[in-house]
Amino acid sequence: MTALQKPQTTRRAAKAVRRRQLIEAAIKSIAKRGLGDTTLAHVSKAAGLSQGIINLHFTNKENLLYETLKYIRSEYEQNWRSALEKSDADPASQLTALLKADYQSAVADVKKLAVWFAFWGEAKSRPTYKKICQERVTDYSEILQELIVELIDEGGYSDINVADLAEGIIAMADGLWLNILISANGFKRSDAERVMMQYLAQVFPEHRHVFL
Amino acid sequence: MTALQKPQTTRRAAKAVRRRQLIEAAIKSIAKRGLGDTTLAHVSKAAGLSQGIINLHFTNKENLLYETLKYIRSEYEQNWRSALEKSDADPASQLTALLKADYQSAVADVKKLAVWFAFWGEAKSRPTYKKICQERVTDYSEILQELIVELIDEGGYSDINVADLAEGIIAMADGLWLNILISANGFKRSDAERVMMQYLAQVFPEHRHVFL
DNA sequence: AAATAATGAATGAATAGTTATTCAGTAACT
DNA sequence: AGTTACTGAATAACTATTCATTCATTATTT
Repeated sequence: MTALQKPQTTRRAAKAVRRRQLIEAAIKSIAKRGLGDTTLAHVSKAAGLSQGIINLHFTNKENLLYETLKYIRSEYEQNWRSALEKSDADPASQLTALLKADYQSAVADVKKLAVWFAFWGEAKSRPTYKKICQERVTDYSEILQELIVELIDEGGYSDINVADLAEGIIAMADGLWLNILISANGFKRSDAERVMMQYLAQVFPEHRHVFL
Repeated sequence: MTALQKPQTTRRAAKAVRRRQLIEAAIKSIAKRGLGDTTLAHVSKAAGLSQGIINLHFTNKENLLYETLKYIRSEYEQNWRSALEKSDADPASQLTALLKADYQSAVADVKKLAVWFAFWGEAKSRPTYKKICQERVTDYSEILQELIVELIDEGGYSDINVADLAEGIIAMADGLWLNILISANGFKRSDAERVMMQYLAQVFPEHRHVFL
């Protein structure tokens, strides 16, 4: 909307820009040192800024971390929504797009995954974190179930419990993230995608050609 | 200052017993407060012991946490090995036993799950943690693959990539743990088990009756 | 157009609070 | 008496937060 932009000076960057800069520094630090060893000094230094800067923009550390979690959650959602838009409209293609989105570089990058797991590890004791973590999958799950229903209709499949299958798919998707994060034998995003597609092909054999 | 002394049996516990007591207090604290907010004061107090006790038995905090991780890893392995022993010898029953073991109360209890996720969150930045997390699944994965091979043989299944299927199953197993830990709608161990069994029934339809 | 005031962004040294670790001392057991 | 197990106050290091101050930009006045 606004035409006039005056960055460069570093000091006069717009608030939103600075906040994002700090959030990204936080992500880096969490991936590098873990959530427990991430200090405000580390984050502000990584951002090339001064000691007090985080309190200025986020009031306190807790809030920076909270906003960081919200940031990757929002990024995650945007990613799969845009993948759905770009894909063909038939349910099998939509399903493929939705699940492959989880392994695109923007969201399944090791730094981001480290952040997700860090917050999952704290979620039990922090209701605020827990809520965001739950919200990550609400819309995703709903759409996934709709697609499964359409696919069952199209392929005449039987013996499928939609809700359970959706839970299973999402569980596998998350578990594959863990594998990317931790695996000893260089498990990559492309490997995760392949495993997931094989699963879908097994559950929906009539649509095998779309998945593989 | 010197108050009434507690019974001798408390103080003179064998080293191994005291260590386990402290590890269990650590698990409790991690589940309650998260790894980041777990302090030595909290853990020793939860164990009903004094401030310096952890340094006495584990040298330092880092080591206590490391031993805690090794403890739940070992417990995890014992649990599935003993489940295999108790089960029938045919591959489908063995597979069922192996996977259901992941949702038995001893290992899939929310406190233990919180600990796993806490360490997974730190694994990227701590090679020592990472190694233990990897080791959790090495033997498990090997046996799982053997069972899959036997089952394919028995049921005459085709189009199954053994290694990929094993990765997928393990991923789903871990992802269901996350669901137990975090889910908004009270997802329980029994739900996880059901979802997993439905998956197996879909992949190995000839053995459906064993899984469901 | 120049001078001056006001504003908002950022700094970084100082503070207050927390926490891991040490160790001199105490108690129990052999 | 000698040894082992434990205690808990003291210490030293670390870290989140504050705030007086600096500095560039924008607004207002001359």
